[in-house]
Amino acid sequence: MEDKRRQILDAALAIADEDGLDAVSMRSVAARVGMSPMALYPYVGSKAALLDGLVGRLLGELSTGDALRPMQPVGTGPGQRSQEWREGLRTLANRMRALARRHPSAFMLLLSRPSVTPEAAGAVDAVYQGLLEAGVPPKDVPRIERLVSTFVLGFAASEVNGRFAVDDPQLRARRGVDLPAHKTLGAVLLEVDWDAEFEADLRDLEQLIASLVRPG
Amino acid sequence: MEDKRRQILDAALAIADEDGLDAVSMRSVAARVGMSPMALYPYVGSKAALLDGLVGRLLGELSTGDALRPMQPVGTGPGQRSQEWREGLRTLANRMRALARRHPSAFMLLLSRPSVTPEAAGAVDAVYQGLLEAGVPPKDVPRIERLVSTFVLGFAASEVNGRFAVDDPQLRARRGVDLPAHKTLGAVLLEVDWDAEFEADLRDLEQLIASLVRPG
DNA sequence: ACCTGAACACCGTTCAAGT
DNA sequence: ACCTGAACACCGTTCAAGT
Repeated sequence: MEDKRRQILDAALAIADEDGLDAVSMRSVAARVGMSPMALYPYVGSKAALLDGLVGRLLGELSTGDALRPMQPVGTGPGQRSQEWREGLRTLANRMRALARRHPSAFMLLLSRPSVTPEAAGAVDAVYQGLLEAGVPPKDVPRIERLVSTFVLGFAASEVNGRFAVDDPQLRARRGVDLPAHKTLGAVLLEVDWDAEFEADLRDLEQLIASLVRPG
Repeated sequence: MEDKRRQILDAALAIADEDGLDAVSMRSVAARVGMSPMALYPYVGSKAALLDGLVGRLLGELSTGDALRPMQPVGTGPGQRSQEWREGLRTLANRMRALARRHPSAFMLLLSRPSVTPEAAGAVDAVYQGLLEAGVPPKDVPRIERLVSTFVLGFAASEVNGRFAVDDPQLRARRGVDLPAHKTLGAVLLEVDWDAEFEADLRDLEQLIASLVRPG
């Protein structure tokens, strides 16, 4: 049944959270759900398909709770453009980042495996709808969705996987490389507030989107 | 010697290009360079360290040829702000995308492994320098570097790994999900020119950067 | 229909041994 | 100093067999 499949994916996600993605094996997952390794195959197909299933499992976690895009406020007249898309964008982006923090190892799968699950298509459709209502020209809508989703996924992944690791200047000096611009920036490089940075990035991207909106 | 290490990394990259990252094993790499698997260890340390070495190998390929950032043109007076950063950004972004096309499998490592190699620091420093010369406030420079590099890496990775796969509407209809915004957009979703999209994205990001430039 | 267990062809890495 | 080969504890997956 579909219930057992979910149980298997939950076990795989738990192992990834606890011991990393490399620890997810057919054998370790099977042991956690109390089955033989081969008993997983009817439910997940293969190891690769299990990882694809994990992508669906992650995206499913994204949309729990209230809807992705808040409802249109009743007071918005035809003359003034709705600004709800801004809050919708922020909500989705912040949920994505929270998801990465909950499941750092498994989150990388969202960037490495093409996600054409119904869950993914639904999220994309909500963003399309928001951009259309915001007044972005239809021909730019899919591009802007990809631009923003690429940034949000990439930022969240980079943050939890250490790509943004602040490089210790002392350590760098010991290696003997001189980086003039790093020296110029100095202390600015050390004090990073990731929450504030993500907020600032979203503000800039909102401004970018607003600049594309055709008058009307 | 350092020469043999390079030879080992080249072999690993060749295997990744030909048969995917999963095909890169200590055994397969060793066989390609004509050594025993254990003979690799003094040069690369471990399998994980070998993959980190591959990140350095990839970034090294980025900066071959001319410099990352073109020279300052002689005619730029003190009154007018240099616009060279635009070309520098485009050059680096396009090289990154070309790198992803040359090494699709190995490219994912740039997003999953923290790269604190000298090669990476040098590239980042060049971008810092460009943004500073463009007039971006110092406090915003590292943030904008991360914003742009995250997008460029994410776009290139998504493109070569199929995350941007155009979903066939017929196939989606067969699955029985209805996506209103997808229906509204219609044909716009099918005709995608990735070169043009990347260009448009870079233009938008340049505009975003220009909007941050303080007058002077 | 659903599950098991042995087996096959692989892994990364340790260790004792060779030159 | 540099390399080898056997061995250990793992993999994903096939296959024949059980209930």
